[in-house]
Amino acid sequence: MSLRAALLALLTAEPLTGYEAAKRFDSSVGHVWNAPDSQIYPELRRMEKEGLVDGVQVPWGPNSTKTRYYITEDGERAFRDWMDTPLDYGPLRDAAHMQAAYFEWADAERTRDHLRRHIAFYSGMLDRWRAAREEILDHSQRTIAARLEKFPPESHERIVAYKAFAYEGLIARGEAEAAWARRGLELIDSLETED
Amino acid sequence: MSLRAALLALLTAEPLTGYEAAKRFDSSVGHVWNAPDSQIYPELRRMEKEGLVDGVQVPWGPNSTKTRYYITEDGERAFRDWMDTPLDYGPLRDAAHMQAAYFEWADAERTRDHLRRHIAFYSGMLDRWRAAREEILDHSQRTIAARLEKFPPESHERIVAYKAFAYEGLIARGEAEAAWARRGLELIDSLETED
DNA sequence: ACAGAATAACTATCCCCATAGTCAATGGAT
DNA sequence: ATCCATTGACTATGGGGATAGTTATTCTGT
Repeated sequence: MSLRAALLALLTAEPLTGYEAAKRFDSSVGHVWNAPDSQIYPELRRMEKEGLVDGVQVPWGPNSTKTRYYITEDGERAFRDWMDTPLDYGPLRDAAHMQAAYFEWADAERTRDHLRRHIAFYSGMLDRWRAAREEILDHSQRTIAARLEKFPPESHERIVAYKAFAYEGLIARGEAEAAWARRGLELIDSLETED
Repeated sequence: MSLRAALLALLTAEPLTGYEAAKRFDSSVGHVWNAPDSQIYPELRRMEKEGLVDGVQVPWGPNSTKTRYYITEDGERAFRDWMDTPLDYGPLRDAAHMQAAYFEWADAERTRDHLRRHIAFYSGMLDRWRAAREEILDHSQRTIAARLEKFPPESHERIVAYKAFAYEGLIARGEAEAAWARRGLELIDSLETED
């Protein structure tokens, strides 16, 4: 149901076509919940069938159309319901930490590579998350701009603050991951320099 | 393939039946890669078919048997291969941070509940991870004890250190999550005390 | 002697998601 | 005029995992 929630979240800011929604997943919600377009198109259809969104056909080319989806009142209610519902925290699944737990089975230089990749991955993500946070704070991000236009000025502070807050969580976690991997590189040096 | 790696990792310490493997998932590898028994039994079968493990029938009751799985040389090779292979870091999927990003849509008291649950969840996990780390360090955990018996004393330091290191990563992340949620509670207080 | 908990080994089903395509229209460059 | 990148909208297939069963055996306490 999280994909659905992500789509509803996007549609509370502005109506979107499937393609546009898929693009937003690369820039906004996608930072916390990613999904390929092959998942998005059928999900929007299902949501339309259930009355959460309205699909409006708009012309596209001379003999073709595309569908633009508008959130309905039922859709907003469903989103609010999801927002009010506590998440259930499923079991962890973390291949990187699993692999690290058995580093004695791997070649030392490979383990260093793994950790360097870990650092590189989170460094890259940190750049994106920090940039995204900035774009939220200065309202330059597309979705947030549309959202702020739709809602009264007195709500703007909260809207922006919560999104920045979410990114801050990602950033804190990413920093923790990178720091951990850096400590790992030191650990490997101390354990694997046989002499 | 990570489930398979987790099973191979367990079996490098000692032979196990499907049931025993499932139990181990609750205490050892399960902290980084959880799986229900309904996934474990068929996976062990598949691994047997591929020659990664040997399934030995042992009597169970008067007219029944159970299968105990022993890792084969091919299995160890497969595990080493996995250990040498860099992971690919898929897209993020984090419902808690997604929900936090849209807190303005929820009731303020509910958002506090969500964050309190977040803290409670990670507090509980932190307890388990810290305890598990201690049991690794003092060799009291079942799987680590079996593993240390199987491998020469000069390797013990590394075996223990890497597992402790993995848990330290989980702990650091858990602490970051709890701290983030605590900051969130403060943020809500500052935003939602309208006056 | 018996109950109930724990041990043991499965199966079935559905959903989510990943991967990898197909087919069509548009806009800009050469 | 046509080529190509981009926009746009899909479909097909398979695997992994969640949930929820079923059936049988052994052990422990009373």
